[in-house]
Amino acid sequence: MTVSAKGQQLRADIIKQLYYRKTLSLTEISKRTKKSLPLITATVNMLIKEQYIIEQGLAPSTGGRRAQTFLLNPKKEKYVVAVAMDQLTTRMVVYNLAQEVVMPVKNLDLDIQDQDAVAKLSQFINQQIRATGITKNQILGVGIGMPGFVNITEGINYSCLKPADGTNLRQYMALALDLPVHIDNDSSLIALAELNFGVARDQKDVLVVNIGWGTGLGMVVNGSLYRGSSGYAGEFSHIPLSKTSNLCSCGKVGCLEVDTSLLVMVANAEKALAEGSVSIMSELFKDEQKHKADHFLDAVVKRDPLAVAILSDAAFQIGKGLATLIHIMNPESIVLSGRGAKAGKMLLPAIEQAINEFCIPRIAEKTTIVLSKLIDDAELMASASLVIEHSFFN
Amino acid sequence: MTVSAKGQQLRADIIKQLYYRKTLSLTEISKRTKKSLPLITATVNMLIKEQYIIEQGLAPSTGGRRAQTFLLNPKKEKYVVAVAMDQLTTRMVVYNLAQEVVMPVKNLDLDIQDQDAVAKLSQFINQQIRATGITKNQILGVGIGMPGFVNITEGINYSCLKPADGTNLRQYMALALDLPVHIDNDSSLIALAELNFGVARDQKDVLVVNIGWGTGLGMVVNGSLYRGSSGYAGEFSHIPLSKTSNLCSCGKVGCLEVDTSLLVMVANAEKALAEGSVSIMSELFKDEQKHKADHFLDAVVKRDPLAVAILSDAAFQIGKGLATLIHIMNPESIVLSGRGAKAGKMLLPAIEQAINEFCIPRIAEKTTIVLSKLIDDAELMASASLVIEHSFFN
DNA sequence: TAAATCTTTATAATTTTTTTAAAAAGATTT
DNA sequence: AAATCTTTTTAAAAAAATTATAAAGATTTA
Repeated sequence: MTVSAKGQQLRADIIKQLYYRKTLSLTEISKRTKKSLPLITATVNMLIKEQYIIEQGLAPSTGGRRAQTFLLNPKKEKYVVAVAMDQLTTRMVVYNLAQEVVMPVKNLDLDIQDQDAVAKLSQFINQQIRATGITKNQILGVGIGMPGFVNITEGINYSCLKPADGTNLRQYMALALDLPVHIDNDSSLIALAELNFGVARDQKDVLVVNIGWGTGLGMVVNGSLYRGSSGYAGEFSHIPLSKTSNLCSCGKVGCLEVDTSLLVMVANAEKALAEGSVSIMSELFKDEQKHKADHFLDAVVKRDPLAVAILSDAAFQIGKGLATLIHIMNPESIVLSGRGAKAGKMLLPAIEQAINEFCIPRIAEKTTIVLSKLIDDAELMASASLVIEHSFFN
Repeated sequence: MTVSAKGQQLRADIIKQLYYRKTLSLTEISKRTKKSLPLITATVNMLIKEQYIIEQGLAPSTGGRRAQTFLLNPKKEKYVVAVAMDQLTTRMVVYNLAQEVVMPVKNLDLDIQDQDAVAKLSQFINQQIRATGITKNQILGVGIGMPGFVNITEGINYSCLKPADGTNLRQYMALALDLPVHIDNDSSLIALAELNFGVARDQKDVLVVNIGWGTGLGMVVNGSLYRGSSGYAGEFSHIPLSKTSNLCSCGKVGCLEVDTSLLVMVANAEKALAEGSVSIMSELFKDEQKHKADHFLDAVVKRDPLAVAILSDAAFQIGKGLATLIHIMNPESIVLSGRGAKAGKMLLPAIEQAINEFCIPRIAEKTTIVLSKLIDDAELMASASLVIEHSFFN
């Protein structure tokens, strides 16, 4: 069944469109891929024969003949491994083509700075895959999201996760897992998730803020993720904005990060508690099963006054940074996502106040601030789509 | 000679490519327009018959058969009117298709805030066109660059140049001139000029700083100008960065503009002179034929210590702003352009110092700061290309 | 210096794809 | 319930892109 390179491309494009939109009619696929209907019809029929695609039934009436709709076959035994790493915890999921969870989230406590982190990671992934009973040739690939300066084409993370043997990270993992591996920066992935599956869907110019250990940023420009000339665009957390003279982990002073990182918020909370402030956090922090940052976020959700006050201070600083971004990028919307977005509506007032204070009204009024609905799922969903984007399906 | 809409599009695309690149072979046109060689060959032959294109001779050898090259016919009697406005002066040029100056630069002293500015402008343009003897049907259109918030699709400038009758600016001008009119923001045009004709040519991610009465910014992202979701992207001069508490014209405090505008530099110079500083500017300022800003720049070029010191202070602040932009955008290069770029190399040390101080080295080292070679021509060239971009050539 | 080889451009033939037209299916209106 | 209107689906025609071939010119080699 030899198909031309161009035909291969179209097959993959159709599968990608269905992966992102779930169900589509032939006309919709034609519009999205910018290919003619006869060509789409023929290619979809071929994919149905191969069981990649199944018929879903008729679309709701729009006045005329109802369209047949199609979706990816959840029973096609092709799977995607999605991994999302942060500084201390790594999560892993296996999805099918219909984006259904085939193996629920598994956690691994893994310090990303650990010398053996790469070895432990590959071991963990292999072990979990084996436990599912899925064979390697049924797996399209492994997508891994991680903090740090990631070169996605070379497959290198310049900040951490360097294999002991000096090879590049992706090659090492691909060899260890015997699977195609794709890596990307966590904030970039979260932005992709919001763009393809979240509240930023179908928008053209969006900024996605990843509130977490640091404050990451993914920029959607003209409908696609902007990475900059050498892949380092969106280094939001190290712009010079802080009034404090605290030293940042990057070696400079005045970085936004020193006021807005979740770790700083936790540190501020502990300091206040030590100075005698009353808060439910003093109880919560005793449970060492969960990270203090999560306890802090829980306290915020429960409207604990101290936690809310500390969060508001950080949010105001984030808002000040966003004011600069709004002037530069003039986005349609800004999405608050990442672990810190669990604080939800508690974040908004301080951010909006800062934007009103530091933005030219004419510009600010064009941008809406919205909360992510994906939160924890964002990075995993995007890790999976990373694999779909790079697969050929043949 | 009825040609399909698609054929029309291709004809225009070929002319645009030749307008930007001057001379191209059929193969090069084919690659740039992403159309097949047979189609390009046929269309170019048609354009030669219509005298839009002429043969230029053979390209230099690259090892095999030498390619025939083509260029736009300078004798084809089609012309473009280019207008560049700033706060106080308006300049106008007429070009032919080969971008040769057919009518040299004419100046008009025009306060952009003047109630009758629009009427005076249209009168001036009409008068100059009449003086050339070129008929209106030989003119493809008029491109006008101007400061302010410009909505290019609606043809409105929200900041100034509002027609007295309440109609929109472009419609008013088009009616008054009986010609197609296209308007754009001055900083956006300067960025387009650097991208298409200047030092940013063929680069994908570039920031172009327009140093002038204000500090404008045009952003080239993925090889094309980025305007943001509502056209306001690049509002560089009003990001909150200044340590002074001077009130900005926008009504806020702390804007970058209050430290970096040419007007502020002149004011600083005058203040220093009044306080007894010695400088050649005290002599230069007596000549009221030229604006003080130009005298100031002349003094800088002549290495006048006071002028250089004042410029360096402003340049450092610009550099601090650029440090933020580099973190966010990770551009391949930053082009210093606009009237203030006449100060040339005098600007660089302070800007580079600020970038080194406020940027993460890994990111900063990927960006080079370059000086514009177009300076005064930039805006006029881009105003003309605005017309070319919107013409159909039939 | 001339023949042979190698590159690259230019033209022709084939295949692919798109566009246009026609038919079929289904909803809405009279 | 028939007629009209929409929209999808299939078929035929037109356009464009590939591929193959030929021509032109430069470079190498004898």
